[in-house]
Amino acid sequence: MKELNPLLHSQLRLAIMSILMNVEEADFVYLKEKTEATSGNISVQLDKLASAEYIVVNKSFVGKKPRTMCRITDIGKEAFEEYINALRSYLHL
Amino acid sequence: MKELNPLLHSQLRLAIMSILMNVEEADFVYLKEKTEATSGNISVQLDKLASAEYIVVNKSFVGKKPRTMCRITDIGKEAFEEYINALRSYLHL
DNA sequence: TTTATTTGGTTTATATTATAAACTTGTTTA
DNA sequence: TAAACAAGTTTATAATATAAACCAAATAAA
Repeated sequence: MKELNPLLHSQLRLAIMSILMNVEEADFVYLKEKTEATSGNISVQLDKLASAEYIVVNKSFVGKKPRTMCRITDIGKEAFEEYINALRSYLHL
Repeated sequence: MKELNPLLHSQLRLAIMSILMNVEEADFVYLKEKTEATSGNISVQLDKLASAEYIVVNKSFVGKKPRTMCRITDIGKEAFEEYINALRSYLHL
């Protein structure tokens, strides 16, 4: 049986990746609203995804407010697709 | 976003449930071969699935060898289906 | 025939992970 | 000018997955 990439096999990281698969980019606040997770949790998971280069994170300021923008990378897309394929073998979808 | 049933969102338990979805019943040894997990791991996960009544476990002897037979329940099937539906919203399958 | 080894597990310990709580820094607002 | 808020980060905790160690019975080897 195929391995399920443990970096993606996590509810919150999967949710984040799922969102980023369907949108050009998304910021911290948006991800927080969509996922209903705590800031801390999101912060940690974004770091992990960024460390694996599944996403790129861009920190800037809009006016005086900080903004953390996230975008999925090609590596991330590929990993996501592979994860789906692995899942298929479990769920026969 | 939907919750992913944490009892099913586990590589090994998902593998076990996946097998049991496609077969009338399966014993410990078969599950171990198929999943390539350690006995201890399987034992623990079977307990958890049985506690939730997602499966029933039947221990007996065949000749002199112990045999642990597992079968998915209706509750388990339903939970599995729901899990798949939740996943669909993440993966848009 | 005693000693190893194998089979089919269970129990317990460990290491990882997810998650939330607490904290920080700067900014509005009262 | 003090209190509340926004947008995060860091640290602590609780849960989880996983493997290591163990056990009992049976079979194989010496």
